[in-house]
Amino acid sequence: MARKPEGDKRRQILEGAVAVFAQKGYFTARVSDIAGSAGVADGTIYLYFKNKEDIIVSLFADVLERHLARAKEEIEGARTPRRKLLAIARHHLAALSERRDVAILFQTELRQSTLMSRLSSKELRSYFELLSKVIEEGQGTGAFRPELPRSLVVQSFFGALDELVTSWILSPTHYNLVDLAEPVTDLFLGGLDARPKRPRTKRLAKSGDRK
Amino acid sequence: MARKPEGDKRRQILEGAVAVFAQKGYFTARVSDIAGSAGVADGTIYLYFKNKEDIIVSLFADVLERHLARAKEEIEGARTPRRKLLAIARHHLAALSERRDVAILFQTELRQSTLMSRLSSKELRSYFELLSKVIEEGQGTGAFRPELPRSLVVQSFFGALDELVTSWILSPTHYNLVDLAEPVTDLFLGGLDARPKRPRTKRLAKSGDRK
Amino acid sequence: MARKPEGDKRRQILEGAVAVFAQKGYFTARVSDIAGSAGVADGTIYLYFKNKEDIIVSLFADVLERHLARAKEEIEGARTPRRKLLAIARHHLAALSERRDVAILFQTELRQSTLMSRLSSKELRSYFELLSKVIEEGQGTGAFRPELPRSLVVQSFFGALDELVTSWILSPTHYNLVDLAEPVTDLFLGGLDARPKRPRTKRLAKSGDRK
Amino acid sequence: MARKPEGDKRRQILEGAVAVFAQKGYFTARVSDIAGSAGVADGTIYLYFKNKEDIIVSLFADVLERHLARAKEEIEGARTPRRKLLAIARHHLAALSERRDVAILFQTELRQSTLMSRLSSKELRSYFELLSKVIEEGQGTGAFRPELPRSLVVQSFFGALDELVTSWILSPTHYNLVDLAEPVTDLFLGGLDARPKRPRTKRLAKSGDRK
DNA sequence: TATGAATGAGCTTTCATTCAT
DNA sequence: AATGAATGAAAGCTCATTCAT
Repeated sequence: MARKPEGDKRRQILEGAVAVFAQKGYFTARVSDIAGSAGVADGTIYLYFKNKEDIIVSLFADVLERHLARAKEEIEGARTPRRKLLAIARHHLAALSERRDVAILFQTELRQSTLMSRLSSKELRSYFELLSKVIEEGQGTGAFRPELPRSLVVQSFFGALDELVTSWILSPTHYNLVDLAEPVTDLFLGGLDARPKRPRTKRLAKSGDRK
Repeated sequence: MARKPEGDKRRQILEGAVAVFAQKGYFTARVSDIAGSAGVADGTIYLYFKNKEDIIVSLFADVLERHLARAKEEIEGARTPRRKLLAIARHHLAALSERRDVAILFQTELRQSTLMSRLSSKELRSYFELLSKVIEEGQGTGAFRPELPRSLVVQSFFGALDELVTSWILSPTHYNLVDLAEPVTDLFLGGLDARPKRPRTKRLAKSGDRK
Repeated sequence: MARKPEGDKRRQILEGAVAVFAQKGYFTARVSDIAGSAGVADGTIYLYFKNKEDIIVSLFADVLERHLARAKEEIEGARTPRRKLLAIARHHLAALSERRDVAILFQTELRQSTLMSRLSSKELRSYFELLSKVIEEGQGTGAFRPELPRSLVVQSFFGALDELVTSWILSPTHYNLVDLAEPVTDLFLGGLDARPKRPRTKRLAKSGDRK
Repeated sequence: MARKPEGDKRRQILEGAVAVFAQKGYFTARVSDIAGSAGVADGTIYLYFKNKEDIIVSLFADVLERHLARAKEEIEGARTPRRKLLAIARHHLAALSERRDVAILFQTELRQSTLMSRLSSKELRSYFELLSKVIEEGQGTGAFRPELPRSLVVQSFFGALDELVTSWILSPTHYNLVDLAEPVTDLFLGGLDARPKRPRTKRLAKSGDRK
C-alpha cells in the first residue's frame, strides 16, 4: 500500500487531491476519491487537514507560494521592466503548462465564488503586487506610458496570460504554451496597431535568452 | 389556455436562480433556495427544467445569446476595426456591470470544469469568432499588425476584459467599470511601450461617442 | 382526444388503470399514466375516485363482482357437484385468459399485503363460499369424500387453479389455458394415484359439454 | 480486521427488512424503517446492499436457497414418490409457519409483477424442478397416473400448498398449518371422489412419523 | 499514527392531489 | 364537468466526518 518513499504524507494527499480535483472538480470529487488517489485511508486525511475545503485551500496556498517565490527570482534575473514582463509571462505559462492538472485546477476551481473570497486574498494579491511593481518601475523610468492606470495595466496583462492558459486547457490540440510568452508580451508592449517604423518584434527577439 | 400574464414563470425561475447562484455558487445553492427566491414551489421548477444543471446551463445559454446578439449590433454600428474593438469592450463591460449578479455568475460558476465542457461550446465560441472577425478585418486593411497570431490577439483582448470584470467584482469599491473600456482598448491598441510620436490616445478620444 | 363514444368516463378510467397497473404495477404506476391511458386529464380522475388506492380497490371489486355473478350462472347450469367443479374451473380459467391484463393484475397486485386486507374481504370471500357450497353438496350426496375438511378442499382447488393462471402469465409461450380445466378437475377428483380399476378420466370426458 | 462478533450486520439488516416488509409491504416500507428495525444507521444499509430493491431480492434469494437445500434433504430421506410428496408438503408448510413474517413476505410481496421477473428465476425454478422430478419418478414406476401432464400436476400441488399458506396468513385464528400436510397430500393423491374401496387415507396414516 | 466501518444530516427529485379557470 | 399547472410532502441515497480499534 505504501507508495513512494513515504515520509511526507501531507504532500501525498495534496498530490492525490490535485489529480482528483482536476478531473472531477472540487464539489464533485469525494474525499474518499482523494484518499484512494493518495493511497491512504479516508480517515487519514483528517489527520492532516481540517476538512475537505481545507485541502483545496492549502493546495492553492502551497502552489501559489512556490509559484510566487520562483516568479520573484525570475524577475530579479531580468534587467529592464520590459524584460521583467517577459520573464513573468514565461514563468507563468511555463509553470502551468508543466503541470496540466494544476493548471486545470487554477483556471476552473479557483474561480469558485465561495473559494475565491476565502482565498484570492494573500498569495494572489502578492502576485498582482509583484506585477504592479514592475509596471511602476517602467512608468518611473519612462519606458512605459505613464498615463495608463497601473491597475488596469496589471489586470490586462494578467488577464491576457490567464486567458491563454484557459484556452490552452480547453483546446484539444496540445500546442506549446510557453511559445506564446514572447508574442503576447510583444503585443502587450507594442500594441495591436500597425506602426510605420520600429518593429517591436526585433527587440524582444534580442532578449530571447531561451530561444 | 392563456392565463394571467403567465409564460414568464420560466423567466421568474431563471431570475431567482441568478440571484441564488451568484450568492451561494451553483453547488452550494439548493434547488429549494431557487424556488424560494423565484417565489414558486420546489416542484414547479421541474415543470420548466429537467434538473438543477439544466437551470444553470439554460441560464448561461440565454444570457450569452442575448449578449451576443447585442454585441453584433454594436459592432455593426462601428466603422473601423479599432472602433469595433472599442464598441465590444464597452458592451462587454456595460452588460456585466449592469447586472452584477450575472457578472458574478459568469466570472465564477461558468468556469466550473464540469459545466465548462457542457457549455462553453456554442455561444461562447460565437463570441470569440466575432472578435476574431474584427481582428482579421483589421489585419486585412493594414490597420492591425499582421504578424501577430489572430487567436493570441483575440484571447489577450478577451482575457483583459474578463480580468477587469473579475477584479471589479472582487473589489469592495464600486467604481465605474465602463469607464475602463477606453483605456483598456487604448492600451491594447497602442501598447504599453512609451512612444516618441503619434500619441494613440488622441484617436480613440475622438471616437468617444458616448463620452 | 375523445375516445370511443364517451359516456362512461368511470369505466374509461378503470380500463386505463387495468392496462397501466398490469404493465407497471400498482406502486410504480403514476396517476398521470392512468389519466393518459384513459384519455382524460389528471384531475378528472379525482372526480370519479377518491384517490389512487380507490382506483385499484374499485377495479378489483368491479371485476370480482362480475366474475362472481357469472360463476354462479355457470354453476346453476351444471347438475352434479362434479360438473359444477368443472364449470367453475372452466369459467375461472376462461375469464382470466380472456383478459390477460386483468389476469396479471389479479395474480400480482391483488396479493399486496396492504391491499389484501382491505379487499379480500367481500367478493373474494363470496367466491370461496360458492366453492364451499359445491363441496358441501358433494359431500352431502356422498359423491365426495366426507372425511376431508371442506376448507382444505376449497383452498386446494382454488390454489391449483390460481397457480395455473400464474404459470400461464409467466410463461413465454401462449398456450391455451382453458384446455387445462378438464385435466386439473380430473386430477383433483380422481387423485394422482394410479388406480387398478374405474378410470376416472372417462367420466369427465363424458361430461365434456363444451367439447 | 475481525471486530466484535460482526459479520452478521448484513443478516441483521435482512432480519430487520423481513419484519418491516412483512408489516408494511415493500413499497410502503421506508429504508429508514428497515434501518431502525435493524438497529443501524440509514447509511449503513448501503454498505451492504446496492439499493432498496437489492435488499428484498437478496432476501428472497437467501431464504429460497436455504429452503431449497433443506427440501432436497427431506426428499432424500423419503423412499417412495408418495412419501416424497408428503415430505415436501410438510417441509413447505413447516418452514413457512415457523416464520410467519417470512411467509407473509412470500405470499404477498414476492408476487409483485416488477419483482417477480427479476427474481422468480433461479431458486424458484429449482423448486419446481424438484417437484417435477418426484412426479416423473412416480409416473415412471407406475405409482402415479401417467396420462396427466407433469407440469399441471406440479402446478396443482404447489398451488394447493401455496393457497393453504395464504389462507393461514389471512386467517385470524392461528391454527397449526403443518397438520394440513397429510390431508392435502391425501386429497392430492387420492382425489376428491369418494371411492368404494381401498381407502387412501390408511396408507398415508402409516407413514405418519410425526404423529 | 493509521484505518475504514459506521453514522446521519441533507439534498434532489418525484408524484398524488388540489383548485383556479 | 373537465382541465392541467402548481403544489409541497416525502423518501432514497450520498458522502463528509467521526471514532473504536
